[in-house]
Parts: sequence; C-alpha cells; structure tokens
Amino acid sequence: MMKKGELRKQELQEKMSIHILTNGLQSVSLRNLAKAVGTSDRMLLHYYQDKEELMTEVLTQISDNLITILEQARTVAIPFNQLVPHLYQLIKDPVVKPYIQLWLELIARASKNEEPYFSIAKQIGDSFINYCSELIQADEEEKEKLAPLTFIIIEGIAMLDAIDFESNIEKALDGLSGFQK
Amino acid sequence: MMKKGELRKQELQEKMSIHILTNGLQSVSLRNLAKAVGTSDRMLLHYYQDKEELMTEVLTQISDNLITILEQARTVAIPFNQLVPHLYQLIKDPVVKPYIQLWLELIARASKNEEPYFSIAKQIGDSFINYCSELIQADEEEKEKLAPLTFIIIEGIAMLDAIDFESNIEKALDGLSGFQK
DNA sequence: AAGAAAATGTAGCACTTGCTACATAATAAA
DNA sequence: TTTATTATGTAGCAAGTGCTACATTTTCTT
Repeated sequence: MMKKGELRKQELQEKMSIHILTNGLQSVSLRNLAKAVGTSDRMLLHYYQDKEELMTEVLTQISDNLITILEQARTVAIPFNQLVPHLYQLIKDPVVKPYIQLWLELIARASKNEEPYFSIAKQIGDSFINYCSELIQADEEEKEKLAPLTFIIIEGIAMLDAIDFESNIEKALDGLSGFQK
Repeated sequence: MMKKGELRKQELQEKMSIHILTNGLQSVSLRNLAKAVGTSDRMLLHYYQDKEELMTEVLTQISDNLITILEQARTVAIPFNQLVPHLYQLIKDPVVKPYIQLWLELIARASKNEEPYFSIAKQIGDSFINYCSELIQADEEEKEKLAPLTFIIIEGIAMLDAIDFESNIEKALDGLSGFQK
C-alpha cells in the first residue's frame, strides 16, 4: 500500500505531466512547474533528488500515457499504404498532437546526447516502431523493414506539420500512394 | 564599399555562425557568443538591435551557407529510388551533419511558433523542397509529389539518426527500395 | 586641427536558474 | 506520550540572462 507522501508525489507528477505536455520543455523550471501544480520548488526537490530525476520520472510517465492512448486507438492490422495516412490522422488528433510536439523537443535534445532526454527518446522510438509493426499487415520479414519506414515517414510528417507545411504533406501522401510493392 | 564597422560585424557573424553550428541553439547567450567570437555582449548589442535581430541574421547566414554547400554537392537528376539514399549519405557527411542537428533544434522551436525560428524554418523548408525537386528525375507532375515525399523521408531519417537508430534507417531504406512506380 | 560619429570599456539592474541551509509543523512509530 | 520521521516554510546563494547607462577612446570628415 502507498504511503501518503507517495500519493501526493503521484498527484503532483500527474499535474506536471499535463503542464509539460501543454507548455513544452523549454519553459520548464522548478519554480514554473511548482507554481503550475500548486506547490513549491522546495517540495519538488523533496520528492525528487534533483531536476534530472524529476524530468526522468515525469517524461517516462508521459511516454507511458502516450503508449496507452495509442493502444486504445488501435485498429486491426492494415497494409502499409493505408497505415501511413491512418497514423497521420492520429497525430493530428488534438489529444495526440501535444505528445508529438513534445517529441520534437525531445529529439532536439537527444540529438546532443543530453540526458535524460536521449535515453527516453530511444525508448519511445522503440515503442513506436513496435506499435507500427503490430499495425502493419505483412509477413514478418516485410514488417521488419516497413515498421521503421513508417516511423520515419510519420516523423517526417510531424516535422513538416511543425512548420505548417500541410499542403506538402498531402502531396507527399499522394506521391506515396502511387507506389506499389 | 563596406565601412569598417560593417566588415567587423561580418567577421563576427561568420564566427558566430560557426559557433552556433557547433554548439547548437540551447547554449546561445549573448555572453557566450561574445566570448566565443572574441568580443563583448556590449559590442554585439552595438551591431544588432537585440538578440532576436542577431539570431535572425546569423541563422539566415547559416541557412545560406547550407544552400551553398548543397548546391556544390549537386549531381545530375536521379530517380526517387536513388535520390533518397544519396541524400542520406549527404546528411551523414561531417560537413552537413551540424546543419541537420541545428535544423532539429530549429524545428522544435518553430513548432511552438517561436520567432524568428518559425519563419526561418519555413524558409529553409522551402529551399530544401526546391532542392529535392531539382534533383528528382521525373516529370513535373510527379516532382510536385515526390519532392515533398523526399523531404519528409530525409527529415524522418534525420530524427532517427539523432537517437542512433542507424540500423532502423537501413531497414527502412531497404523497405523503400522494394517499392515501384 | 576641430568637431562629429562610431567603437569600445566598465558597471550594473532586474530577473531567472538549480539548489541549499536552517528552521518549524505535522504525522507516525515506540 | 515521547520520539523519530516526514512534510513544509522562508531565505538565500552563486551563477546566468538580456539589456541599459554612462563614460571614454578611436576613427573619420571637413
């Protein structure tokens, strides 16, 4: 059973997840977070050893939440051709979009091997490739190739979306549908 | 002809470009930049009205430099199938890679509509799609679709590369080559 | 050479950052 | 009920941030 302090920590962490999901990583400071969730920086450092530990736990929780959301939005396996547009719809969903935006920030930091972001990003990447793999209708050997390809395309789309290149995304999807196995 | 001050500014800007390309956006502060290029924050604010103006000019220059590099590395037009691996090689080039890393940081900020990053990112995006278009061997109608698709895939690859997912990149490229028009 | 304009130095302000020291109040264990 | 543990408050530090005020030197123009 959970001690009272543990429970409070959980509650704060939940709220911090929401705040980070809404406001991104850049504006994250102990004081900011504390104010947003109704406590003090002092207390945050009571629950977590330091900022890095805090971010690790919160980001891990956020990533768990995303996985849950994705699992709930799951369909039956569909061929690659249809999967990409389907996932594109998914990442445009207002519930999912904040996660994608955060993902972009995570990648930017991960690309400089900054911890804990690098490790967490790798973990999320693995999860997403698995997720793609489960959704692709193909034999194992093809899945092995198409899952990473799907991941890449969705990532790329997310980036174009970040700079309001929707029309280009549409064109690309159009171009993609012209391909066949 | 250029005044002496203009010349000095140009010189500093050149050095700042290199510094930002090497160290990224996150550690950019006036004092940091100044120290790196051998001047004072005071002087930077003499040459530029404020930090935003400075960043706009420096990032624009960096983007111009990238375009120059890309133009120099240009080949004859090749079909989409070959273009993607070719561009993958290109972004792995040690000369180009820092630009890609910076690009990821730019996107992260652009995705929150943060200026001047958003505008500059859009501009670079346009340039790159044009660049792809010039390199694709296809008729105009197809180029219109394949250039954005190429852009998306290269972006996606850049992201996977940021989290050391090379093996997945290889698999994806393998998967891509199985497709035909 | 005299005056105007540009370049540079030195200090500082008001703010934010992660984190700590030192305290007291509330709760749990004995 | 005493005692040990946990929770929370208040203050502050040392470092960093963009930017400004005020001064002086250097350079260019006439």
